[in-house]
Amino acid sequence: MMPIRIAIFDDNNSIRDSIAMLLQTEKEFELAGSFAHVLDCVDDLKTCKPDIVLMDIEMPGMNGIEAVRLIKQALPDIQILMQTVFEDDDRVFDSICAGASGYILKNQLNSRLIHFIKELKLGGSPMSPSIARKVLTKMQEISAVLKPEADNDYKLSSREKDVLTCIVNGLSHKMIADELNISYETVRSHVKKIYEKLHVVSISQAVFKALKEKLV
Amino acid sequence: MMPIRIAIFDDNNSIRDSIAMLLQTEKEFELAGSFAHVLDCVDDLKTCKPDIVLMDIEMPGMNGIEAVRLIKQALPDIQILMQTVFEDDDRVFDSICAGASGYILKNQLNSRLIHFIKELKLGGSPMSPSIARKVLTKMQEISAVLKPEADNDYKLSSREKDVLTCIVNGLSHKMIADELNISYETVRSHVKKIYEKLHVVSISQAVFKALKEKLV
DNA sequence: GTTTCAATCCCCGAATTCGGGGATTTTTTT
DNA sequence: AAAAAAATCCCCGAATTCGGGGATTGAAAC
Repeated sequence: MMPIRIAIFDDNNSIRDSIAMLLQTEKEFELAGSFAHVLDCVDDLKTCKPDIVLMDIEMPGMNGIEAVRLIKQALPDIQILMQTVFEDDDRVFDSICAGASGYILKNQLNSRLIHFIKELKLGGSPMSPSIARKVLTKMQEISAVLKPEADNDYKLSSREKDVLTCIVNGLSHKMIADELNISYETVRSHVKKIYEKLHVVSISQAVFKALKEKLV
Repeated sequence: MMPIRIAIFDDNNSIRDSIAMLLQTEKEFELAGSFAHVLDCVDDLKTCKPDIVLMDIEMPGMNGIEAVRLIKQALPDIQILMQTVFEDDDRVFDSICAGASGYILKNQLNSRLIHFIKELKLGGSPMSPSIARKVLTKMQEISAVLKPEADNDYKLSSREKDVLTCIVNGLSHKMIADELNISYETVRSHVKKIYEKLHVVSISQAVFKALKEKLV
């Protein structure tokens, strides 16, 4: 059976060493490389040809997330497992979007790392429980803003929608009057009605609401 | 210690029974209810008050995904663990977007179900490995189509971004001055600089541009 | 057949926004 | 040390927006 070749990026020497030792306890694992920084990561990986990369985030020179991006661009078949102490939303999602296939926290890993690597190799995406929850929550948020947005009905008349569209596009009342061939005062009337219906009191609020709730 | 109360929705009687039996082997678990369909799920759950719901997808009358939506609307604190044989993308993502906090496949569950339920209760999101991979891949896809509007750099200073954010949120200059604890005239100065940098001449255009190009 | 509503137009006065100056202080860059 | 940029504050005058009235017409709803 082909061994699973693994490369490590972590600026902490003792962590790298202890991971290397841990990997040695599994005979199907093979340490392909161990690096303290990611400045030459693509070249490093082209040379050592691993199946899987363990990537820390905080490193001198370039951070691990940017490295993930570069690696997946150059070598898309390599699976990358983030392995870090950070669990703030930004770093988690940036890592995933950059192309990581798993994200585990460093604290409770030791015994489980072997299991996580195997899971990754089998097509899974190992994540620490709190990370997995963040990911699902994020997906729900995304779908909520991306999806329907049809429950709002402010009962704008068609003319009012015309006017609102012009407002959103940045036209002044005077320009709207010209655009729609009506008088300035008519535009004013429509605008007043729109504000009333949308429960806003200014152009900026109207534009924000119109865009946020896809009224135009 | 408070027991973990669990309700089961599955149209297959023998599966419900064997899950119930499995749960009994853990003394911290308590079966709150067991139902063959979801037609009255919200009422059922209001009565039996579980912490966690195990939800099958294929059921007579209403499917499990729609039930998840209703349950999360009415009882948002209940955590729902999908437990099904389906792993097609649509059902997986629909379930998650409907509000499920975990998604496990029925085949290899028996021994692990107890572990998954505990993980869910502790704030994790248990997923079968293949499901977790699908979720991450989906997130990467979404970010890929959502992203590529970052080529714009109007070089707004951080204070200008503060002001722009306030503007987008519908605050008047006077309110912004108050919010940021600076004088009205300072707000004016920032606004002028913002307009110059964004190449706009009015609030509406600024809000539109800020939202469209995700500057805030 | 009256009422309701959308669409059009008008006036006044107050508040807000905008453009075009200028100035000082602090921080950052060079 | 000098230059550039960021952040703060001020004034004037003009343009625009806003709130609160009102009015007319025509079409749709009751």
